[in-house]
Amino acid sequence: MSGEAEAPRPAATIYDVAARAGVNPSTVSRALSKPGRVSAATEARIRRAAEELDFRVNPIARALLTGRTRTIGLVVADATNPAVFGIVRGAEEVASAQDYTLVIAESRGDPDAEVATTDRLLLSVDGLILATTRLPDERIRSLAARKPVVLVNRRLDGVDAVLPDVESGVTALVAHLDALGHRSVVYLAGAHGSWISERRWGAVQRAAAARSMSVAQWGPHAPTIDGGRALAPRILDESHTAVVAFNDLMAIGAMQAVVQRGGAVPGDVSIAGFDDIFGSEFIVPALTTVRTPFEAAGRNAAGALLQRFDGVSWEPELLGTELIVRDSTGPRR
Amino acid sequence: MSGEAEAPRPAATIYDVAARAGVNPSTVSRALSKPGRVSAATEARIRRAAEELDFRVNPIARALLTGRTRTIGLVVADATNPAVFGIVRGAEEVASAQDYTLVIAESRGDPDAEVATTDRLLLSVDGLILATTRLPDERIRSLAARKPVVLVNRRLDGVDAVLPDVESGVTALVAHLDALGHRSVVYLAGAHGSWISERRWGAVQRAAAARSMSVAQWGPHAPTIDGGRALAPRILDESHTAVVAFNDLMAIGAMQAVVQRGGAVPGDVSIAGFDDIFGSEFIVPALTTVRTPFEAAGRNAAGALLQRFDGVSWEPELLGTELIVRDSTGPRR
DNA sequence: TTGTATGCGTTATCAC
DNA sequence: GTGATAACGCATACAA
Repeated sequence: MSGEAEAPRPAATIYDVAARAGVNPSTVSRALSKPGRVSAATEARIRRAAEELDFRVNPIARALLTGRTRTIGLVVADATNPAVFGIVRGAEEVASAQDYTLVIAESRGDPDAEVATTDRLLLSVDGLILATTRLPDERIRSLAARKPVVLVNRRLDGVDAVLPDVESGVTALVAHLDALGHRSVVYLAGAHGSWISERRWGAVQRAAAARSMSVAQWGPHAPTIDGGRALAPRILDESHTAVVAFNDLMAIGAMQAVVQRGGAVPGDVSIAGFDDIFGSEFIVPALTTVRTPFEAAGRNAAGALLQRFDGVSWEPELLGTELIVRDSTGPRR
Repeated sequence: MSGEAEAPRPAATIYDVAARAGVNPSTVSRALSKPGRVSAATEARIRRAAEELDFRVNPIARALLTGRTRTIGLVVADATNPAVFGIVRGAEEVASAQDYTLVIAESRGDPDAEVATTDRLLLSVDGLILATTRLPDERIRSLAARKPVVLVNRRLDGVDAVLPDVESGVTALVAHLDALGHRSVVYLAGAHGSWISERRWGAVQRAAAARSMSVAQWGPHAPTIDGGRALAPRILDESHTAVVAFNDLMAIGAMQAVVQRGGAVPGDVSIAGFDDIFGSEFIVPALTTVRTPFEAAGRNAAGALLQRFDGVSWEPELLGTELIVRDSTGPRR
């Protein structure tokens, strides 16, 4: 329904409030932002005037002067990836509890877009959370030199980071596969340049080596359902029995396509993923996966930023990952 | 990794650029924002100086003067609801294409939090998208009187809105149920005060009446998986054969709990939902649902706002909904 | 305790 | 085509 062209009357300023309360604008500012620095009587008058005029302080004017926007920028690769929603939610929770606003921007996994986005954001936020970023190191450093930056799923010396302890979950996953009789594992890599995909691959390699299992990495691929689907023919052709995908989306895609081509999961091939996204539990067969505590990651990242703002140093802690065994992995055929 | 306390050197301003290029600050402003209003030679000098100083205009200072932030606020009830993914994505797509930044805030379905959120946002954005809001009418009107507002899934005279055409999808769903032999339908209502839940219920009623089927509404309930689970006992006890849930989350929860208690879906009871969220297709049995084009809704809403900003009037169009028949509905037992 | 003056970085409105 | 200047709304150092 298209409304009529409204005449948005100008918002009240501290000048309006001051005039109505019969005081100086600076007194209004003090009364409203530093309680106690003004006599009780005038404060009451000012509050009443402000109420009557429906006054709210203009965050833009305040920010220009103070240099603080009470805003946190969160840059994610792909907003449709269910995995990032945990991060968003955790960060939002912590931010809004401290009266910070969270600005979410999507880079679509395109590094150029990511540069543009961070550029645009940098001057309007107090700090930045870069989740699963594919920005070059120098670029991250240059951002971090200007404003507090916290990385999620990426490590870079001198920059705060919230990292999952991939090792624990992967070790359990590979042991699980080994126990089922699998002697080799194929790892389906995620996007090119993804730090976290590298880490997962490294952990798979180490865990497999410790058990004398052979491993191979395929990729990189789009970390999506379609990215996973595309791999099914090769999995079947080469008769692999155990596949670990970079994330659940890829695992789901691979599973679907394998079944569509007449393969059985886990009968012919066991498939596992990472993240434990929404749906992993409902799909048939239910997906075996390494759960990453995204919501906690989001909370930690936002918390780290808030501490930085207050000049408090922040001690990173690794987020434990956990193997969730479900039905997509089974004995080697 | 906690970095050292950086000394974030102050960002360059137009004064710095002006000094370096040997011109007046106002000329810098013109050269950078209004191309062509300055001689080619000086513009080149200025651009070079800006480049060398790594200058970016301060959006806050600009906004203070112009009153335009190039920012759109999007308020959603629950960021963990997969249905909102689409809205977020669609809105982000349109906004960033026009160089607008999207600020996403979550109200957690709590009207008080929503009031606080919209309050906080109002002065720092150019316009607001309220998705599935539960704000009181007067409140929405008061927001709309100050800044352009677009509603998604809610109708209010005089305020722009993007609405799904519930009717078409629901009519098809009820016809489908009728054809399967069901003579009565239970509607599982969503949250209290949800405008869209009311609409869906109304459409179910009308479609059922047209086919002389009997209907009942239960609720309101939390529009979540748990909200759906809680209803399974009653569904089984009262031997209902057809259930339509307010959304897929509730439908999935109801389905799970029915099966856990020994019921069969669709053997004993057919269950359908709304939204076609991620996962509906993978769950077993795959969920029959009325798909709502959320991404288009997000795009439309953002588009409407952008048109309003330019003073262009906007013509709403209903978004068609579509019945997706899958395996959770079947012949009446 | 309160008022005065100034500046944050930009753009718009004048002159020139 | 370019420079000077005011103004956006607020917070703060300083004066009273």
